[in-house]
Amino acid sequence: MVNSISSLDRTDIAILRVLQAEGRISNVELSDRVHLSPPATLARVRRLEQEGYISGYAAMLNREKLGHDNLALIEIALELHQYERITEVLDRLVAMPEVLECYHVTGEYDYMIKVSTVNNRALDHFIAKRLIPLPGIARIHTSIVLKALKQTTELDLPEP
Amino acid sequence: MVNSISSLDRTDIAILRVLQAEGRISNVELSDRVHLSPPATLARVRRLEQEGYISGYAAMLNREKLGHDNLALIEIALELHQYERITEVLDRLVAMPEVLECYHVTGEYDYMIKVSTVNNRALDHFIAKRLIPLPGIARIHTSIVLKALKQTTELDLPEP
DNA sequence: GTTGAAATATATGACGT
DNA sequence: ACGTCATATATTTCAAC
Repeated sequence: MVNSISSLDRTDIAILRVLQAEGRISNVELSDRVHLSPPATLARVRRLEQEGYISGYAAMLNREKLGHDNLALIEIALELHQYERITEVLDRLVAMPEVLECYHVTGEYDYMIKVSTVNNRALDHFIAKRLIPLPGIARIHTSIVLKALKQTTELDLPEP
Repeated sequence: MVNSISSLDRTDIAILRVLQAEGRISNVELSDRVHLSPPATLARVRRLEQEGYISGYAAMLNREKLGHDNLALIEIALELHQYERITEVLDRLVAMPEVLECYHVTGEYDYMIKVSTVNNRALDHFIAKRLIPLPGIARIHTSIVLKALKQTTELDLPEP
């Protein structure tokens, strides 16, 4: 099974669209928005959660107000290409709370991580004391984010 | 004011930590977790929302199950450096629903965007028909995400 | 900040369509 | 699969401490 979107109807997609934007909306208001009764709406939400279409709910916080003044995108090239060492390095990398995202990517580098820290000093510490010491890091390239123009988790859901 | 984290106490931080991970937790359970009464907890949550520490709540969806098989990180270098043209291009860019994130970054390129599409064909269409036609795009470099190893919005909140 | 009580809104289950 | 209704919970507000 490549995906399971075909098993969702228009109402399911409508529910997901609302919940992506307003994760804490009440069931009564949600049911109103998707033109369904509250019990029917709640049953669908529970089904979407159960079947894994909704993986969870999160409060989106204001990074700057919470002291995170620094965001960086770091490309990483790995040296050793023995599978076991790589998975160990990746396990340690994704366990770091400063690392918000980690992707295996095509191109000159192997991985791209997004790192959020309180300031440049903390980023320097992260790179020098936590990232570089990992075994098998061949090369890194850091891009500092000067400004975030858009940050959303809302997917553009296709019509069923 | 650089940031306002100093006006938050341990309980506020505890509330934010819980809500980052469980955005739809009930006020009663949240109050239990942070060892506070429900009314006091709710008053703090409302204050954190009001003052912008919490910017909103979102359901996190499963990209693959919803037919989004393709994720790409695209670096963009701009040609013209007249402020007005640039802001127009950026406005159009961030308005595109396929663009989940857009950052002004340091380095060889000027901007980095994260793009989620249903498949490679849709990504090709996005690049060829929507991105490249924007005025002033000098050069782009696309990295395809082969695997997402970590994707979270949970910030590592400092102790007050 | 807590506790307790009351009004309101919400979530959930039973039943009928 | 949905709507209506009834019930159980939760939320919200207000008091008094």
